[in-house]
Amino acid sequence: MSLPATYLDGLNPEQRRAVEHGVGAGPCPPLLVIAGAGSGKTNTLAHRVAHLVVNGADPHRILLMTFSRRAAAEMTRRVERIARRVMGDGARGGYGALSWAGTFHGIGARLLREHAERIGLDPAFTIHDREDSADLMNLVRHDLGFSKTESRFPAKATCLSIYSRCVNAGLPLDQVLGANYPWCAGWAAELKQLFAGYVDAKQRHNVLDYDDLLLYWAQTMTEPALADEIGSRFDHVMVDEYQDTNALQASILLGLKPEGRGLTVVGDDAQSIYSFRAATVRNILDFPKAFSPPARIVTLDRNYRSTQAILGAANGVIDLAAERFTKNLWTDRAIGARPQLVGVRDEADQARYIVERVLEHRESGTTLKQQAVLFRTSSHSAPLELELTRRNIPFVKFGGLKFLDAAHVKDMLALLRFVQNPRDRVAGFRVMLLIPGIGPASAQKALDAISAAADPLAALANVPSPPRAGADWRDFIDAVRELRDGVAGWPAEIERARLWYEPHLDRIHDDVATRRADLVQLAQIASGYPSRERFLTELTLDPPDATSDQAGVPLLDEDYLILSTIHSAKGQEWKSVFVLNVVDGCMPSDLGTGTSAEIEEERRLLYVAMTRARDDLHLVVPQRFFTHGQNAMGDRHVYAARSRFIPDRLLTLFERVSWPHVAPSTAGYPTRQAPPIDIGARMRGMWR
DNA sequence: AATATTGGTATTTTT
DNA sequence: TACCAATATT
Repeated sequence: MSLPATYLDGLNPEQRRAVEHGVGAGPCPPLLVIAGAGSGKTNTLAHRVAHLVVNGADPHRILLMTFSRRAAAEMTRRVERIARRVMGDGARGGYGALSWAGTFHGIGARLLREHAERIGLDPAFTIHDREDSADLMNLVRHDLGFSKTESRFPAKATCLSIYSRCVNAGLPLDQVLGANYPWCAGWAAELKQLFAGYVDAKQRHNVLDYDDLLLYWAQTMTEPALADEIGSRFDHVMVDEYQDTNALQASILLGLKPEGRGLTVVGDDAQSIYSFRAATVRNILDFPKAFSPPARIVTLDRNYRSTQAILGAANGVIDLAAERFTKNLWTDRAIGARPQLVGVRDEADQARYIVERVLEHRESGTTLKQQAVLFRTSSHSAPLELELTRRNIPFVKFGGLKFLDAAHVKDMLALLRFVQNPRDRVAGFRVMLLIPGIGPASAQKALDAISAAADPLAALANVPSPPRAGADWRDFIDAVRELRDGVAGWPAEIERARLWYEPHLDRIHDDVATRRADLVQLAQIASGYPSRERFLTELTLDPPDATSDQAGVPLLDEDYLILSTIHSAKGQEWKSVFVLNVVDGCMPSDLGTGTSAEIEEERRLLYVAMTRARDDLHLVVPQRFFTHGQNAMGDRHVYAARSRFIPDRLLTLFERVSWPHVAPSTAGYPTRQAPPIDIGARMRGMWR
């Protein structure tokens, strides 16, 4: 049936080309959509999905992979809305029911659990988050005796990063060490041994880490029978933010659709900011020629979001990039005010400036929710958070510390995970250490005793109580048994877990009140999931990502200011945007400024931040910048210069102000005077 | 064997 | 500064 597609009327010609590509004309050839910031990418992709469904595609056979769970939910919502509008409410129930929308990791977990037996995996596997993985890595490192080497062995987190990069980039250890971890190159042999032990331990414990979700999936796709089976479940496979996928993810995609039939990927190489996770723009650049005939390319370069002045400044910044693949965006929105480049004295003034402006905006009708403050590193918002709290301005922060990182939350989850998968040694170990009188040695012994048993939890009942644990040990056994038998059912059993845990919580911590409140919140979150397994899986893959001030997460209808890392701000937009610390050393960060590739990524990061703004953009440049005290003897602050990404020749694109307004004699930028520690010179030296 | 203390060190971004 | 790991103490 060919409907008069009036619902496509709102799209521009390029968007429409992307939406209609290959629809209703037999096998659908591969499509690459290069979609610049604010070019209506999400809208276009949602229309494409809806258009496919309206024209007879089965929504249960569409696989949609996005970068975050939030993006997947948003996409699903939009598709449903369009489809409902076109097809009416009652017609053929179930359309718009995109049952396969999620992140690569989430979809991977689901497919692996479904096909577990076929690939020799116990379907009760639990998933380790990054910290759990690091703990396990540490355990193995200890077992191998690497913790007491002459010169110090790389830290557990470093080992994990190296391992992760090898896996995600699909590169051999030596190459990764040479390129990304040269200071660890001397440990190649030990690391190889460590990684072998780590993989072995994961398999014994029946756990998968984040990388395994992709790795096992990719491996599964190399098995022709399974690849065919899984690939043919889907008529269409769509991937959003393709510039931020890595080699492993690309190989999964090719495994699913070797000919490219029904494949659509969307992305923008100018917004690639995840290479630290082994993402590579090669994926998006090489996509067309991975197929024959090559994939069709549609470019969306009309920006609907920002004023001309803002877009012009953002274009100016990205124009200086060493390598460009896409052309500049254009808009026919009003010119608007130039973005402000605001000089302030220090971070405290920076916070005060933002609070003042934010309140001003609210007075003139811009709600807090329409404003956002973005920063490179989570900790950079600390002074601002302080000021906001002092002035009673509610805010929600995205990125950085997570709810799940709190020790007491992890304790509860460890208990539940141990019950779910008693072979998960990291979880078991953590829980047992909570019991007074039980230390590493007793916990090891107990875990050893049950690991070999066919039914480990039953075996636990027969483990003799460690000498000093006494009644506390019996309480633990009872709790575990009741949880395993599931007498209470889900989510009621989380109350049983709390019953066991809270006495320990009280004993261990002083600030019990807030922690108890977190546990209540955890129970609330738990009630949203149908089972313990789903709860645990989805919570590790999609942790609640917002933390707010002590008042707890504000209600949804309340107004609050958005604080976010630039990474977490991807894909979003606000009427007003403030960017903190647009200073060399922060942007680019002076940590990862080794290679020019890393610097280029920092430049794109600033570009992403700037292109989030619709009408109003402030880049704040504090002249005195506090360091985290790595030089304990030296000054606590350094004089910083404006980010190198905004050199003098771009200044005409901005309006320069200093705040608070000062007398001309002291105004201006004291960047030319000899600073105590000349970070700027160090940076300039690295550049070129 | 468990816990308290001290000393040293690394320090982003996230599924 | 915070967190981690080795060391001293109960």
